[in-house]
Amino acid sequence: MTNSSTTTRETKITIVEDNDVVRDGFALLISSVSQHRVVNTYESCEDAIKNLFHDRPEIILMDLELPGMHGVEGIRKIKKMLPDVNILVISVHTNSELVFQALCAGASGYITKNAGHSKILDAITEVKKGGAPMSSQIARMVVQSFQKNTNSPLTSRETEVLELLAKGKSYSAIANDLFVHKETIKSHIKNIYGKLQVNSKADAIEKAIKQRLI
Amino acid sequence: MTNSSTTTRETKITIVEDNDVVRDGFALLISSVSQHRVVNTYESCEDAIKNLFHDRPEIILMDLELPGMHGVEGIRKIKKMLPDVNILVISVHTNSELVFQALCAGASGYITKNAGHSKILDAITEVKKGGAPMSSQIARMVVQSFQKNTNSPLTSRETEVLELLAKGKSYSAIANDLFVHKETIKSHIKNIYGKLQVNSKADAIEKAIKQRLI
DNA sequence: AGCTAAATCCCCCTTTTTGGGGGATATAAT
DNA sequence: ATTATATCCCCCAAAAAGGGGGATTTAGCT
Repeated sequence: MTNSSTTTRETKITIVEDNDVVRDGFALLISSVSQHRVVNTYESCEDAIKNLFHDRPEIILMDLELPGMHGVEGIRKIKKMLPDVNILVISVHTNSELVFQALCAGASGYITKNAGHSKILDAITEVKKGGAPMSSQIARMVVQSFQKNTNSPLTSRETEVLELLAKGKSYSAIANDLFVHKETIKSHIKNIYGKLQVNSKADAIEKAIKQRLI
Repeated sequence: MTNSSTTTRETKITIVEDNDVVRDGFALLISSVSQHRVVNTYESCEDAIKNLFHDRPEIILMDLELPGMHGVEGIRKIKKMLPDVNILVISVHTNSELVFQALCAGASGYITKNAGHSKILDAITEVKKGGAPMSSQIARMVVQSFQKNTNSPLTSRETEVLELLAKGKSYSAIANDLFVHKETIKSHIKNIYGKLQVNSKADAIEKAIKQRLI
């Protein structure tokens, strides 16, 4: 078939999902929209990667728990090969570690599997127009990851100092940045270590990040 | 009026927006939904904060460009006073710096002002059920902030080393973590500095973060 | 087979940084 | 009046960082 240049082109989609029923269900659902075309479906990342340059999908629906290569690793590999592909994770997991790993690996969205059919179609539309569809719970986790602990034991100045320390700066560099004497910074850091009950930079940074103080 | 305990309670909402027309428009729009109640509207953060404990809103719609206190600072102050309030930013700005500042300050969502009325009502519903509604562009920015540069000049080992260095660890601590000799780490770091054209830890970390290598 | 990139380890050296100890002072908030 | 916060000062020893010069091994590619 030949389309004129003004005709809206179909969006090529592949699916990576090991459960046959779920996979076929997704394929059927997506194919019901005329603008979408499911060019292939796979049971594993390995298979999807084999045909990646042949399929050249614009969107990939992907499960994370897969036989063989884990989905997160699959995302990493696929994005390396086709940097512009939009990978939409469809997973049962709302475990924060996994969610962030998937996003860091290059996912463009994350939908929980309990989402209805319409949510999945909405997500495809959303990702096509440059968005990053996420289920409520996921979006909230992502946004919260930006937010600091409101009950920090540290003063604002101490927090400021710790932030600069976490950027790898030396006491003297921090002093320069804050227009105070190096000894002042030393003093702040002593207090920070006391409050966090640590006695080294690395421990302080680790604890501060874990407690979202910085 | 008295509601029985089983009746769905109204959601109390306040609005902080300096433009009279926009503010009244929002108020009218939101009041059209029976489950929502606009308890007050304000032209500035200062005014909103004055009545915060009296209003006790569950959701605040907030503009960022405001006379007096800036919206970001307002978010910070309000969240300190009422940590459980959900602040929904409604702003024309899609400037990444401002978006992240607002989210870091404690916003639960970020909708661009060109969004239609239904999008705003949807966002309120979404935030009520624990989500973090964001306009497409914003969500994409947020998700991209998790993703690293795919064309890093560093090898994976070097990246690994730099990540640990950025956590404030010493050469020997890194060597311990990676089960190699301290001199190996030194060697990697020399190479990293060469590739990034820097000659100190702080510069390397700064450059690596700016280029999203870590 | 030859080349290259990557990762590993070794020595030299000096300067800087860190962490722990002991303080003091001024200001602002409660 | 007391406390918290921020500022600055000294001493000291150990650790770390940075720069210079190497070497070896492995894996991948041509």
